[in-house]
Amino acid sequence: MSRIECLSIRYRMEKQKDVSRLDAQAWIRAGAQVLAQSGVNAVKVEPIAKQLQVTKGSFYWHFKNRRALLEAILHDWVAAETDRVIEQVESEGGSAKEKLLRLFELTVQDDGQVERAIRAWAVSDSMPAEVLQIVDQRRLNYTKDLFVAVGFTPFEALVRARLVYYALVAEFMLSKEPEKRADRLKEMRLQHKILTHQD
Amino acid sequence: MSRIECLSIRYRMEKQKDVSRLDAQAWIRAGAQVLAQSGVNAVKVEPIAKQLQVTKGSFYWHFKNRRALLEAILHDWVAAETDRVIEQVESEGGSAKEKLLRLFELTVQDDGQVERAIRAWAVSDSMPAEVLQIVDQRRLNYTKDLFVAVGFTPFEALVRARLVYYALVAEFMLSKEPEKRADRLKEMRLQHKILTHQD
DNA sequence: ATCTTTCCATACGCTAACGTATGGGGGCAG
DNA sequence: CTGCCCCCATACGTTAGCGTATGGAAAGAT
Repeated sequence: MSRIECLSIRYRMEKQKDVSRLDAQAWIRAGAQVLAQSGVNAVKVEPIAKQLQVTKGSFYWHFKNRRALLEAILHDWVAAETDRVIEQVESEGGSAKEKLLRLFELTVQDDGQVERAIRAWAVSDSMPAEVLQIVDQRRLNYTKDLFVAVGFTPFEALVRARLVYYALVAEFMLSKEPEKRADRLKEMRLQHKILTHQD
Repeated sequence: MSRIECLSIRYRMEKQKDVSRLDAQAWIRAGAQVLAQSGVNAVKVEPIAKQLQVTKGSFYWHFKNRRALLEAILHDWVAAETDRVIEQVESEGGSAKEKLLRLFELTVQDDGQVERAIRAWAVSDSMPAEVLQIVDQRRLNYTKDLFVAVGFTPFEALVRARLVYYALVAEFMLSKEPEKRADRLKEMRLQHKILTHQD
């Protein structure tokens, strides 16, 4: 009996960086993955524990409760995703027009799985809703500022920023055939001369 | 004892049309209301039963299970909401341009509570997702046809239809200050001369 | 080498919700 | 009046998931 128990070695054939113990970040990554694939109400402690080859004893050491994990996932996403694109656009410099084109390119890179899940989550929870509100505001403002720098009036710039951002969000939500997403958005921008002064 | 039991009369001081018994439609209405206010994962049998002043014994007589109620709610919404606007636009006749203007007016009437909840639901459930796909396709096609009737080429019409529909969907999803929604959308349409032939 | 801290396993209690089984009341036909 | 059928109440059984309590192993500290 005791000899058998001595054989109870923990096997971890997963692609973990550390074979032994987990940190909070591992839970956040796993949770974000589940969130992206199955929505927020599928982010549950025990199923994720099983996936990570541990028990929830681990979870409740790293986190106060389930909601704390969700908040951590959300804040991680905000920190990683909101400013990432903006910084990447700004880092390479160039004219405002070039920056806008780079912005359009980068925004369609992400398939938007996580963002779509978070938006769905925000429909029935004020916590992510408030966060998303800020994120949207920040992105819209940045886009508007670029349009202003191109030479549009603040009002024209605001309307144009809304146009491109709304189209992007709707593409993420409807999201049939994401391969053609970039094409559809580009068609729209060209057709309506989004980067050209009218009159 | 038996005398006390004789006093077990059911009081219903709710605003029900019929004081006595419920039909499936009552459950669907109540479920849709919960769906609109709290999302799909709040649509649960026993809480709704309590709200309707009955027990779930009633529910499981009218419906096979919870999913059947959700499907009924969804199909009710599709039947009532998808074609309602289209029929209302068509019924009054007029030129294609007038129809488009009426369409823009009517679409911002609804506050979109139910639609937003259904879109959130569709993110993590293929059943409503497939229904929404059809609804979106139908709406987009109708809008495109109107733009064609106005005189745009099929391609131009498609792009314009996407523009206005994407903007509407995004407004519903972001949905801060829905009072100004109509204004923002109108600004966009005017600014980009959505009803005017360019060049 | 012991001691302490860190991290996790196990076991438990608890609740909300699903779905079922069964009985009963109340109207309606005959 | 009697039986029947429609609609609902009640009572169970069951499951999944949350959160807690406690012991214990492994690694680092002194």
